[in-house]
Amino acid sequence: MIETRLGDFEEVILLLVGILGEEAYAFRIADEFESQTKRSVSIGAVHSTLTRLEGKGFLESNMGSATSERGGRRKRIFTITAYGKKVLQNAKDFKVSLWQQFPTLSTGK
Amino acid sequence: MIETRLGDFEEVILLLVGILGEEAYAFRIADEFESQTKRSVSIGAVHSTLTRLEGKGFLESNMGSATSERGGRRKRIFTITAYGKKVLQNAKDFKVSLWQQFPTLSTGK
DNA sequence: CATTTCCTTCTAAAATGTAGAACATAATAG
DNA sequence: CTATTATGTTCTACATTTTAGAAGGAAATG
Repeated sequence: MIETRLGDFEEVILLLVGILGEEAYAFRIADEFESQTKRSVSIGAVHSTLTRLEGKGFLESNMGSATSERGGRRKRIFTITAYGKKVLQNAKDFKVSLWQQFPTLSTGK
Repeated sequence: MIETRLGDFEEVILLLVGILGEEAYAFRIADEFESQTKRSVSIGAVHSTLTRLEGKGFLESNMGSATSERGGRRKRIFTITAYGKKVLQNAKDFKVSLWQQFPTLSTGK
């Protein structure tokens, strides 16, 4: 059974890491968040969340290849762990179950 | 456009109010939360969340009928506002959209 | 090697989430 | 009528998440 709590923003970030794959590093994630949400986030918000998710075992990370094409600091690339996926799946199942019980919302978009 | 933030726990409580209808008062909601989640909550957690949700305009409340059948204090019954429903719908649409973009999760349960 | 660009780490504060004690009210036994 | 019991709410306090932005690190290039 899964115990660990997953905040709302945390869930979205976790999902974005899954969606972005190789491109899952803080700056890119923040961009993606803004484009999908139409809401702005600070880079700090994304970073602290990523760090927390890694601490909980939902994510892993490693620094991008030493030979970057472009200048600038190396990227830290994040990947979802199997555990992270499980947590995401659980959260999804729970939400879906609640929505089904709420008539007005049950109609799929 | 909807601006206000909706936390994770807040969303679940809001949903439970919708699901419980006439029965949506703190004690009952806490019970329902526990039975659906298998996780325990304190009554205080539920109350402060309900109050916050009401402050944001997602919920309304009024004291239950003066003539209660059983002893005890009167219940405060909560109802979702149209605005609350809209927020819920938005949150749902966003989540569904993210899930669809994450292959591994897209398979409905 | 100074500058630009790209990205992370650190610091701090506001909002949410959580628990439990204290308090209020109604029914009813005696 | 008042002590007791059952049912709920309010209040107090603190932990965790969420959020912003400043500070700093590293690679490319003129």
